[in-house]
Amino acid sequence: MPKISDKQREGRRQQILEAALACFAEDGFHQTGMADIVKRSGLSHGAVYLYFQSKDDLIEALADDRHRREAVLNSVAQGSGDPIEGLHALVRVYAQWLTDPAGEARRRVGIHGWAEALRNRRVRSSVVEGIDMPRALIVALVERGQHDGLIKRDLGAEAIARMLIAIFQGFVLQKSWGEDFDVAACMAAVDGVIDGLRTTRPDVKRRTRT
Amino acid sequence: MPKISDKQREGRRQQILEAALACFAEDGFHQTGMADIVKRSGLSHGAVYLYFQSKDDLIEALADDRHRREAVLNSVAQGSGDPIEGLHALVRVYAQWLTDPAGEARRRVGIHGWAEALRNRRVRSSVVEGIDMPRALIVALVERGQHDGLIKRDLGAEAIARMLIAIFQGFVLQKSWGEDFDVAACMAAVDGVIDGLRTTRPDVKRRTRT
DNA sequence: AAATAAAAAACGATCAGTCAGTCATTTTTA
DNA sequence: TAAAAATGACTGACTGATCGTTTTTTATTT
Repeated sequence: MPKISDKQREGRRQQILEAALACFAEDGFHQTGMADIVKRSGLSHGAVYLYFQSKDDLIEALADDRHRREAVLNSVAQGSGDPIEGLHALVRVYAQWLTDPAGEARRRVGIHGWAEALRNRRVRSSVVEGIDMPRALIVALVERGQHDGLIKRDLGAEAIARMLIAIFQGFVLQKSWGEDFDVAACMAAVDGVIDGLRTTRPDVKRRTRT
Repeated sequence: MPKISDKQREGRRQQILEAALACFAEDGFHQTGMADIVKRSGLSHGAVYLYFQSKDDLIEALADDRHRREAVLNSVAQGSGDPIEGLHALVRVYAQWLTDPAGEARRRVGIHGWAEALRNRRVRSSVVEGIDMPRALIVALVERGQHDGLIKRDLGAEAIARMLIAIFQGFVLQKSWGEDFDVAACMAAVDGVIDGLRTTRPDVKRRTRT
């Protein structure tokens, strides 16, 4: 006989998570106090601990970003046909995610999570698994392209995948620090690199970024 | 009339810095206590505060890595001639730095520094300036290559530089988390990308990594 | 003895987390 | 249906521990 509905309960949970996200994005995990989260959520200490066992629980809950993974999946679902085009579609998704102002807090928390992953095994698992999915996706695309003779065979698909992921990670860092990071230009460079993976043909249509 | 020589003083300083580096690499800046550093250094609380005014002082002193910047400078000093070859030389330097087991602590502290840069202005300045130097270097190389007709002109030199730096940053992350990160293969992929920047010619000697 | 380096002790502040108690709502009883 | 009892949701003052830093004391060298 619950006193509030499941929907209300989930709402409270999100209320706390949003407060924690904002705090963590501002000051990092360990410089954010529970008092900060409590104040921002508008609830009390005790109430927060009804929904999350500990501060580490909150950290783990926020270290992972399910939304982004789903977006990646959708992007490949629609991107059928040419593997190279699939890679471009992926770039497009990440470019959008990188540009979205509403996602800045998530990006910042993500960076803090990368550091936290060095010392927290559960956070590390979450982070590594988070990049495993797009990695497998890229590997599959590249291997298919190589099999079909569309992509050069002299580079490992795994290495290419890790490199593309590294690019996005580095871009997140640079964008989060820098005042003058030109997302469009950098994404165009990535598109250029992807086109460079093509087996050399007489006339290759070169993509241009919108 | 000092009781210990300047050499001894500098030795003590390094002793503390090394202890702090090891601690920060293990647990991050804010999860490391001064007591940890004191214990590891073999000194006392008071002694440490004779050499550093505060914990933040230690963080700032370690957030930057002068050694690496010097290595980058040297690499380009020796790499004259072909700009593309200069980029490959840069890749070689970073590959070595990424592989060196003795540098693992520095890499880990570097990652913590990337997160800290989000909320600490001085650390951010240090980090951003740290990448500004290699960035300017790559930009200069690429622009020279483009001017000489060796490198394609359809991509911005700035964007290419940021992309290459992003690759290295991402590799540092992935290597520090992962158990199965193939440095050689990934560096080969970077070499492949760099070769892809070349203006298309009939026969291009393709590099192979040692 | 004078000076300085280092060690030891102690400082107030802040931390994550707890728990006895209040309030509001629901269920039971009459 | 109305009062009583029960329970869930929530509060906030409080705890012991730990934080970075300062002050005091001891040891060592000139």
